Amino acid sequence: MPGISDVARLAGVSTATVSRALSGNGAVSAETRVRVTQAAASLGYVVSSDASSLASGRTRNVGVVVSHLSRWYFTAVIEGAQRVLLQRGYDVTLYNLGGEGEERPRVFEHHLLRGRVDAVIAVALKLTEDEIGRLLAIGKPVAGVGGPLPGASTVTIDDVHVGRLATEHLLALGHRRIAHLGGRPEFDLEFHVPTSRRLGYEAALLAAGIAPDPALSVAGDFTIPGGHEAARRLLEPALLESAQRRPTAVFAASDEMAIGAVLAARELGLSVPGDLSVIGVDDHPLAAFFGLSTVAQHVERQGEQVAELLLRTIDPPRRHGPAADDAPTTLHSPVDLVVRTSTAAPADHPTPTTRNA
Amino acid sequence: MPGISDVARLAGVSTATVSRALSGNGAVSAETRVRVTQAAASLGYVVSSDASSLASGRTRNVGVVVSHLSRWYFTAVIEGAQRVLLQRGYDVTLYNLGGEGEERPRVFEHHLLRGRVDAVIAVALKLTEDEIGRLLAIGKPVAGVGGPLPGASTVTIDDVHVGRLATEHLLALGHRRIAHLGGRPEFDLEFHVPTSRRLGYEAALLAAGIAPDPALSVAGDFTIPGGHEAARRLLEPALLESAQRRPTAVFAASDEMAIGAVLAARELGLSVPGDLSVIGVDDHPLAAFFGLSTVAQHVERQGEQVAELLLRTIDPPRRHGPAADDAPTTLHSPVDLVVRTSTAAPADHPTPTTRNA
DNA sequence: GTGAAAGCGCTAACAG
DNA sequence: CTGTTAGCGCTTTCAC
Repeated sequence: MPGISDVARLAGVSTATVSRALSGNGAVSAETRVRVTQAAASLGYVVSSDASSLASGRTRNVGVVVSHLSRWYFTAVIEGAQRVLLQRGYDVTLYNLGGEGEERPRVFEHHLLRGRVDAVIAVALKLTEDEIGRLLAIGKPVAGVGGPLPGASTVTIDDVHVGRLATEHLLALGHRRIAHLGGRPEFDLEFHVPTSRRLGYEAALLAAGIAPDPALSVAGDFTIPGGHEAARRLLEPALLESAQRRPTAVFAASDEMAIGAVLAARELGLSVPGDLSVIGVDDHPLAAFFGLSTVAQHVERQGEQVAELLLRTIDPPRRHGPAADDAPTTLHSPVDLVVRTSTAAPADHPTPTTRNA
Repeated sequence: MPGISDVARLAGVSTATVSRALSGNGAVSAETRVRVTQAAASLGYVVSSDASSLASGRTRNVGVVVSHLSRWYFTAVIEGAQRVLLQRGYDVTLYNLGGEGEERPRVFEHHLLRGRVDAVIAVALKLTEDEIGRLLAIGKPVAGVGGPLPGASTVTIDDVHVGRLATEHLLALGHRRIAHLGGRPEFDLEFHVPTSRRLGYEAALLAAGIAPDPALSVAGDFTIPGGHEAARRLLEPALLESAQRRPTAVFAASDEMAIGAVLAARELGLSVPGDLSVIGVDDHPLAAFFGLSTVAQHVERQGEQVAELLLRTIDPPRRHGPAADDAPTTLHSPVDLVVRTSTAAPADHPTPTTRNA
């Protein structure tokens, strides 16, 4: 492990110049820079991040806090964020608050405060004002993905819009009895995602002159088994009664639930989309395989976006006029309707209509 | 941000004593320890990891290198490893080599060498001798999960055994025409997992006096769509020819492929397990939902195990006699057969037989 | 554009 | 058991 002084000696300059040449901070003549760079390369010199951090106060590392890891959404965000961070020379330190344990306080009161990160990203996690406050107090910017954070910048999608978009697609196909697979109340803790999507669904129905039927709204847990179970709960009683009562379409608040619903429908002898149209949300990796129509969100992109947001404040591009303003921003990430083969006009209503009020 | 000297002043001792009291290194009288601890707590003091690392040479951080993130296996390993690491006060810095880009050399030649980690864990990634050598040369132990690493400790499962176990289960049920869904050659790069499982399958068949039929072995890519496609490729031609030729059971080298196969079978009008038994490997989170019989491996546990392995060398328990030997270990993690509802005796062979040679 | 020198905040001998 | 004293390997004024 050669040190900076080895490089300095070899290049015939001072350590200060080596530091400047290698970091790009401070002016160095072109030829000196070349000499230093070559010396460093020939020695295999890599700056010690600890020494550098200690002296400069900047770690070039950002913390990512998540509540789960083994779910598509979280890893997709992390992949996006990590990609841009790594490419800018930053490391990513991961804190998984998974287990119910005391991880959370430990992470916020110890790990994140020991100065190992320059900033933190919260993924679909509602931080308390206290948690955010403490970080901000020691000069660590905080940003989040997936919902509002008191006093921090975030990137999200408009979940009401998502619900509306999905429902309007079904209405436009001519469906009138449209069911909804949403989230359980306890699931609403994080940012009201389920509620917002349901609100959009109801708004779209209302705008089409249809009164939302509480009997058509059931709760799941956002997983495939959860969607399957919820869909059976919805469809089985309906099948026993009049065909009249049976919904002809389902809007599931996540693709995983939608996939569960498709599977449940098949089991009950209903063809999709012949007897039942199903639409989800996310554009999950499995959506295409199941031919699922969905409201796509671009999760990796969202990860890239938070990272960019954060970098703008901790690592502003060189030669910048007014400092990037520190006011919390909210960035709305786009969503778009992807129509595949799980949605079609209802059997008794072959001609798609445009929406009517 | 109070510093160690603030704590020292408040507790009426020297900074050295504070360091000793808080880190547990070096003897401190019980009452001094209490005073220091209280002083630290009342000030909200947290040691600066950079300063501490610089002075001590230990970072209390381990790097985890993965080739993907958005796959169940990888995140499960990370969750397990992170849990034990965090609980021992370690941070986890994640390096995702995902994209084809130049991430890999950058990570190995720069990020991992800048002294931010005490050790590195490779998850289902084959490191070159050079990559491992460089890390070892600067005193960073390396350990891996999912396959042998030249010169490093690892935890794995016995994949030949896995293949044998699954196949023996099908044989014991009375199946004779047993197909295999394995991996494409290019998939074999990482540790020969697909090949080993197939070898176990063939060994079991041979032991039962059955010659493996190349036509019954098809390749997939370890995903649900991949398994689905492979299963169709296997079953469709067979269905067109004599029922004789059709396999009565399938051993898929991963649960995801097995799920794809179950779905494909249903589409082709075959009932599982009535017409076709299917068994996978992993005990994937969706396995139970699909009633999939499988050879379970305990992935999170494997993550815990590598972490423990590594900690033993970088953070040996206090009062230890001979230092933990540094010779690379290979730890075989157990697997076990989980029988659910996707496997049963073949239709024409109602009585399960015991294996016969 | 470059060098000298003073730390960054802690830990680890070494005395006592 | 505790204090003193050197650094750990860089970055950054401040002069030149």
